[in-house]
Amino acid sequence: MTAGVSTMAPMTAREEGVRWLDAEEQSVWRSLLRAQSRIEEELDRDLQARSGVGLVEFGILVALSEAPGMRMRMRVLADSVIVSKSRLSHQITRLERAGYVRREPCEEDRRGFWAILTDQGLEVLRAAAGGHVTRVRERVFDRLTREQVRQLGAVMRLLEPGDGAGGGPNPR
Amino acid sequence: MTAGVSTMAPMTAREEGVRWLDAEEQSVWRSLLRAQSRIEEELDRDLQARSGVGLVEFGILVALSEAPGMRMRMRVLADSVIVSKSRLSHQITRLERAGYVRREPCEEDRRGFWAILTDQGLEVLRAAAGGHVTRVRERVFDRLTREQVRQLGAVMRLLEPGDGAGGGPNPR
DNA sequence: GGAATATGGTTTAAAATTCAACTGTTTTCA
DNA sequence: TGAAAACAGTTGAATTTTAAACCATATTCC
Repeated sequence: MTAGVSTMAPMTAREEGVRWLDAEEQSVWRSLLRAQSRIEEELDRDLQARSGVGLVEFGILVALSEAPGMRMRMRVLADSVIVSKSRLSHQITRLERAGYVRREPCEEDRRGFWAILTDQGLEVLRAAAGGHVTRVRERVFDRLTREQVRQLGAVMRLLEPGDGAGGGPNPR
Repeated sequence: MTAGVSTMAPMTAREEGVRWLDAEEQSVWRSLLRAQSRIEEELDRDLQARSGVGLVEFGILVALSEAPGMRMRMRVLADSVIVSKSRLSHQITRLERAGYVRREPCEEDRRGFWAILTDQGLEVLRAAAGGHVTRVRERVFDRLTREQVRQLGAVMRLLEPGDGAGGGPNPR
């Protein structure tokens, strides 16, 4: 989303005890931010043009399509696509309006709702998936060797887990 | 920003000639999206709490601080932090309102404007930078070996360049 | 059992982002 | 020279996202 986030002593900054990034780290960090921002933007735009839904909405449809019964509880879905519950709620409202998803109250826990993929939603997903994966391949995997893909995977798995607060109460 | 973007044949999709992702690619792709989304969110939130500006705004301040005369033309700045010119314009308006940046008309090209870092902007930047880099280190570099940092850099540099349209007219 | 608290989810308003239209300047080129 | 096209940037309305308050049901624990 951005680049050039400061990680080097900006001019005369002189806080004690800060381990500033060295030249290589600096360069890697900026590359990382730029690359991600561009990849996401391009794929989002492509997907939007191809199918009328953005990357996040597409992710929601995919998650639903893979779930048993093609349905998920809102909270689980929110965690799975990594958005706030509020945002998910809005997003589902939009997808519902488009006819791709519908809500159904949950019997077991009457506070809850299911988000359910409709036939039409599945259609859209199927129609868009092929083009999307082709784009992902062009934009990412075709540029890397098999070995680099492996390395990237190893690194990303290390970077994935959130904050150290691995067991505490779950805000969001 | 999202995870679970479909890149595997979603159920019964059967377009001819699409090279779907294999299991490893699939897993790497999802890791990548999740990791990036989390890292960015956490750093943004941290920075916001620490200094009242988000990651993108911080990036703008940094870019300015590194530019000769601590000033940049809007377009160059927009490209450098990777946002649309419209978004940058709004963003600068906000930063201006906050007193961190000011605009000045450009003499050489009278269509243009300079965005200029103010003393106060520089202050904020200095005050926030140390904490931020510490956070970046914790969240990213401290989790990787030196070798992995190198690998990550190599990969990201390959993924950075946008679309193949490397010379054509420049939309945005 | 029942009060306190936590959880699941929505909603409303405010803030940020996008999109398209628009102004004014510069460049191109016939 | 001058008309057409390109460029730099802003603006305002529409859409999306975020933040906080809120409702209802579940769970905890005395």
